[in-house]
Amino acid sequence: MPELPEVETVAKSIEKHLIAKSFKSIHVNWIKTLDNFSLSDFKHKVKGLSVARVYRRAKYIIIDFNEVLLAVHLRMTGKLYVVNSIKPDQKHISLFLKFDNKYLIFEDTRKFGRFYLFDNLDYLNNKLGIEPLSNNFSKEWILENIKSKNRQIKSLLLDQSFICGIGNIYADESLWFAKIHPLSISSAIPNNKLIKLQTSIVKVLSESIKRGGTTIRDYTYDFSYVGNYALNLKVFNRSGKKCLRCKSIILKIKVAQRGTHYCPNCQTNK
DNA sequence: CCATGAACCTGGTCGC
DNA sequence: TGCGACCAGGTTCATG
Repeated sequence: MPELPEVETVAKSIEKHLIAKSFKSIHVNWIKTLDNFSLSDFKHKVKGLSVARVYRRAKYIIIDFNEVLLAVHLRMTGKLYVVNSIKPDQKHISLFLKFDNKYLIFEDTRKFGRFYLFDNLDYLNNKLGIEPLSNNFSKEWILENIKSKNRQIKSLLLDQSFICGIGNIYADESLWFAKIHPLSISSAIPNNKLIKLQTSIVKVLSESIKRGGTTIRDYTYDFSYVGNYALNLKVFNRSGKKCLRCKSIILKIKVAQRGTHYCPNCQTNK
């Protein structure tokens, strides 16, 4: 589910509730949600600490206490939100944290989501690639780094150790804007298309953040708020429909085991 | 270095 | 209505 824009939206929406607060307790229904720490670790290292900042790094939501941090990955179906009271019969609550008289809820139907406890960002920084919305993500960076790989371009865009934050939706959208076939070998893509790809990625991600992310299933981030970038999608989930540029029929194939949507007429250089 | 397939989970949809 | 097959916004690990 969530890619960079959705994670950014979630981080922003919970930040205002959590700043300067401290968690009093944790209640875990699905123990695997705690990836690299235990209930005892939480009690000794996190409980009582004041939240300094909440932000996004790649697809992780970081709750930063200065001396330690909690990193939350939503994976496919995770939802993180604040409520005033718990509904006892609510399904799919993997865990919740209590603070003040409120609760930070982690709801996750497919149970893939994970919480991590780190001393600092070193571990994540070492394994994650460039942030596509940072200044370092330039045309020069794209040309140098994509040319140096021999990978199917869509697969490369999904590789979090290369560029982080792009997922299945925005990979397809970015490639459509840049007119690149998703199976193109990265080293063989012409420079002008790679330059276009750089601007497309930045445009697609930042526009989605403005709109609060994409909603394909019903997905709410902050009480009643619903992202509406889905209304803006050009190829994703549009197989069988006409390309909005050339009227050809959008096709759906598998690339890197992911459903991949593209226009066979205007996305070329396979 | 790179591609593929399985695993981790639950629920929705589609065809018969 | 029921049932099986397949699909889903992500990541990791094993294998060739």
